[in-house]
Amino acid sequence: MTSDPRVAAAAGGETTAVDGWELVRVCFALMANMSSSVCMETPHAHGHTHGHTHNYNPTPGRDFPLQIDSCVNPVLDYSAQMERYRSFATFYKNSTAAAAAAAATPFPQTAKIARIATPLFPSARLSAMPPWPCDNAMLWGRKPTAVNVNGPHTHRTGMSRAEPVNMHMSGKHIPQDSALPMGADNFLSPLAAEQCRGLPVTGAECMNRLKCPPSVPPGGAGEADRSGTFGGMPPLGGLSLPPGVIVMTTLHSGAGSSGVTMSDSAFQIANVAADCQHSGSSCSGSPAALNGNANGSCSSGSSNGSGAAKRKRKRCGVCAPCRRLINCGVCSSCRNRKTGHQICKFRKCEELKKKPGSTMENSHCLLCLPSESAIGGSRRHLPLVLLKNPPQSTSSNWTETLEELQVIHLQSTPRSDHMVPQSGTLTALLAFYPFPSGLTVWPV
DNA sequence: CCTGACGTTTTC
DNA sequence: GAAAACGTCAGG
Ligand SMILES: [Zn+2]
Ligand SMILES: [Zn+2]
Repeated sequence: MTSDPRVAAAAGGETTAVDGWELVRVCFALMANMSSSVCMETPHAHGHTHGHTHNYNPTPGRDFPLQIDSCVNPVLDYSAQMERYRSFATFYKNSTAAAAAAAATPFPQTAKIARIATPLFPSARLSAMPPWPCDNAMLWGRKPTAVNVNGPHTHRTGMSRAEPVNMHMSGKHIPQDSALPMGADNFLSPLAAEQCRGLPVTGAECMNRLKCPPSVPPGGAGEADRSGTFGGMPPLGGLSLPPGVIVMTTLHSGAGSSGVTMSDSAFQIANVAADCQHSGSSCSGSPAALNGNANGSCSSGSSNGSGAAKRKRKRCGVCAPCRRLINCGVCSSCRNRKTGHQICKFRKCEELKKKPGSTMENSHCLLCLPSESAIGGSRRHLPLVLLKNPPQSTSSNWTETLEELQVIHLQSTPRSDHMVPQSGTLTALLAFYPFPSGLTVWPV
């Protein structure tokens, strides 16, 4: 309901290139139903925070399924959401203050994908229990050199396919149906076992371990490798985050770093998590499995022994053939439509022409849910919350502005050049799960 | 039920 | 070896 000019301004969609991101994932759960539009909410329009969202269609001629109704879904009680939000905001404030006193470590700028040895949550050192039940965390960051996060597939091609960044708002909302409940009640609730499973953390580290069986089979190579990769990342200077929160901050350091790597790591997160959501209890559909690296991060749970059900690839939707709308009618595929089972040769996606496995779908997308990055999918992404005051260091009292967030539901691929502050200071992103939809948006 | 992605087999 | 044909089946 509000057409807050600020929002409009923020939604202007300007983008600025940034060096990279740092991403922190804490007991990450999946967004079951994020859709792909860009949706912003502003905080100061209590009660009816909805309003202006805009949508855009990156691919002309194609429509993306709905982005309706959710981002600002009245269903969710604003106050309740805000309350929850505040609860951890307060927690932050207090805990970070203490932590800051102890060490004013700058936010790690030399991010490497790292496993956080110590929980991000200050509970350990502050002897205060965090308001949320799960304390495992992962730090993901861009790193200059290749980090083989996921075993074999290190090379993904087409990393940054140029895709238009359209951040305009529309009056539509994102549907919040819910395969996964993500209402207010779930905001800070413990993750379900299924949700935990498949996360790149071992069950032992998850505070939900009672519900979450160890996901690492003894000797599981995938997990082991992954864990090994995450060594030595300082715990965010003592900052802690509630479960399901992703922090993405731009790293201004590495001038020459390649964007590719970060995409990789972020990609991992998003997909691993999303994968779990997708397959419920099994990991059959995981990207890892898709690439032959079958067990990804899922537990032995209910995988159907042999094999990874392969997920069908989807056309990219942006290449020339994909943009073609009509069949030529004369090519062999067209002529043999009934028996050939192939799309018109002139419409065959360039990506799909490549050998399966040679490219990773969504590789360019940081937070896209797996199988949804391509046309035809719902293109749901994790929601992102932009912070005015990024947790650059423990000494910053960034939590005080926790309410000043910009919540964005991306429709397009979130890359590092998205979600960039138009003016200055904004350098962090938070992605929450479940998304506190009552949260208002504060334009940057 | 239809489209079309994909793997295998057959044909050229 | 490349293209076509075909069987299978995921997704919608
Ligand atoms: Zn054709
Ligand atoms: Zn294409």
